[in-house]
Amino acid sequence: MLTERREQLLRFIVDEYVRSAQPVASSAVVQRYGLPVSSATIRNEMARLEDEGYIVQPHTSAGRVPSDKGYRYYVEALMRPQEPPAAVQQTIRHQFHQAAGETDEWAHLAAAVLAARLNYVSVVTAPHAAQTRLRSLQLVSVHDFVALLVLVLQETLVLQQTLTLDRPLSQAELAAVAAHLNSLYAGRTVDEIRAMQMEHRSFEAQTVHAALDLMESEEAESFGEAYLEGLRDMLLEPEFAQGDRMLALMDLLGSPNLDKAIPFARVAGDQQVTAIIGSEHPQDAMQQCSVVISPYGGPSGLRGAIGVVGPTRMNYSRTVSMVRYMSGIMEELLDAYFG
Amino acid sequence: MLTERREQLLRFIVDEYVRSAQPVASSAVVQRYGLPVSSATIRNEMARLEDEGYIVQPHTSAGRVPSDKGYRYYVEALMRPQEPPAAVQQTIRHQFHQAAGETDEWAHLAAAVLAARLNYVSVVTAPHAAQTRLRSLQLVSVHDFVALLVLVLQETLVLQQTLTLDRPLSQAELAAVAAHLNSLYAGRTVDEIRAMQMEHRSFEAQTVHAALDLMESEEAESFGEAYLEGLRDMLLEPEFAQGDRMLALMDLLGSPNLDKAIPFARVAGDQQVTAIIGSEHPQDAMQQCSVVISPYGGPSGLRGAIGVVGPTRMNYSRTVSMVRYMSGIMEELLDAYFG
DNA sequence: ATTAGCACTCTCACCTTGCGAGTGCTAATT
DNA sequence: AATTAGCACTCGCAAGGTGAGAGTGCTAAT
Repeated sequence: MLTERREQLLRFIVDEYVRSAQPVASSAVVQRYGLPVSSATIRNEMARLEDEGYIVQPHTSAGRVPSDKGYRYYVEALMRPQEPPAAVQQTIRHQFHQAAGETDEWAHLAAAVLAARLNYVSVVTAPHAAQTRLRSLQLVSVHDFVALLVLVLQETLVLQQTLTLDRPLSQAELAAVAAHLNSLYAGRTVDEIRAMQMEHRSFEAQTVHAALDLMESEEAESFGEAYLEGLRDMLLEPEFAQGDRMLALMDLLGSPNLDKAIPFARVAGDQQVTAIIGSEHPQDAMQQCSVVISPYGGPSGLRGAIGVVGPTRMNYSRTVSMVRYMSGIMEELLDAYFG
Repeated sequence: MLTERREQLLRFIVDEYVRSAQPVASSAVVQRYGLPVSSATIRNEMARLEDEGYIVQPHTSAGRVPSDKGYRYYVEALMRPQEPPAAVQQTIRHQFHQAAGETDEWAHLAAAVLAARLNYVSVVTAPHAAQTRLRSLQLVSVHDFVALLVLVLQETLVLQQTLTLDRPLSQAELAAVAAHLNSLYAGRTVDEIRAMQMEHRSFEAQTVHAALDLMESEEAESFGEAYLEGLRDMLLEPEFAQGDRMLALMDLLGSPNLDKAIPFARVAGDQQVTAIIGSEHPQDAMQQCSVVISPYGGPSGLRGAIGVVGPTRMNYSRTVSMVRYMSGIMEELLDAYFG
């Protein structure tokens, strides 16, 4: 455990370094925070903090910088995240008031708001259900040998796929097939539909097969569409000035690798906001970054995640409180529309 | 006009600079291309080319680099783009064979293929019609006071929007409304529907209004969904090593500004592949870049554009031929599915 | 336990210098 | 008139040197 004074000191160092991006000197602490001790005392205390691994010196004659362990201690014990000010909450709620109904829009908007408020990269995955339920399907004739299958799922999700036909079918015939299949399967899950083991003729069979495939591949996704915002602003932070750092990060944030950068799975269980700091991250490219992430969930099994990626030198307090707040907003919206 | 020999020399300089990204020295030209003249002769010719503005010297004791005027001359008069080799065509066609029917998928795939082959940024806009035609609409109950409106347009395009209801409506009631509206409006354009001036009751009116809004905002777009690929690889080119260059470019390629970077409009008319070289571009951030762009079009007014953004030091011949080829592929696909 | 004082270390910006690359010009050659 | 050998010249760049400034750790005094 740290003494009271060392805790204070660590807090100062973190706050100051987050603010200035410069190593923090002993004299700077004394001056800026008007302490009733001399810089030599601070130096002694800093030496102790360094022994215990909470701060490091980039080189002999530089100030101190928090280590990942220091940030971790700060996050666990020192910071006091507080709700965003009422005015900010007001503004944000107002922004969400516009975009009614489209879950993907919510996620997009949440990502945009987070990025704009924090100037870090934000990622928000749209609500996604582990199990989907068919609400209705529709078949639309595109031309003689091509039809469009539109699937509406319980979760306001619309999937589509074109079907190539063996023989020409009129819109009326297609509608009849759709009506028949709807009467059988509307409101059911993939498993339930499979369990019914209905026999179908050629085109009906094709349709059912395609529909089940679409639903299954939707369920197979471990999270919904991910919206990423704020890449540009974060690349202005000094730690990403070198080109290769940026590239490594961009690779990782590209959609195919996104869950490596932001382990949605790791936080699926509990409802807490979690921070992953620098070297705690398995990925090499993320050693200079921290991730603050929170799951959110609503009725009917809809779940998603809200994450922020920034430099380890991020404002954890502000970030955690914003992520927590946005996660609350998403849950409210889901409740209001599906509850 | 340039003499035969100066043309040759310009060609060499462009080719060599594209290859090496280093200013081309007189001796390098002689050596690499085994000319029967001395470097002094080349120097004299280079001086003339420089007088006329086709090449420039980055500094006194450096080799020569093509100017934008030089690239322009190269593109107009010197390069001979040829079709991609049969093996490549084979591979590409095979890739497209998988993704049947989804026009957005085609565009996405085309962008990916271009980026992978050229290592520049590619942008492909999905086919988009200036005038849309309703194929059918469907109303699906989400719960008592919320319904989902799904619009299928002629162009295999599916739009959706949630509607908030004044009073609860059952799925059966919604279906009846949808059937009625389909019988009236299926196959018609926005203008035709407006011209009919039908009177509707409250919820029908709401639905028609929402549908027309959706169709109109779709038509108001000047191009379809844009797929952008290959940003990462292009940022490896030496001209983008400085961080701020990258940022300026990323800003411009972000969706809200995309048509500033790539003037889709400018090439809407003719069917040619067009190059916009460095300073020919109005945008400051694009002065170091060239754009190769081609429109493509299909039946029923579907149009889109294929573009590549690279450094002015790009391989114009290879780029033009690939863009031309991909544009052909897109037209073929459109013909096959909508022709 | 705190602190004044001081020597020490390290970085950074700046300058100098020498080298290599490549040119332009001149005078000789074909 | 076109070509070319030869050479002086310019410029960028990397390597090495230097001084100032920042900030520390240590020691000895309080």
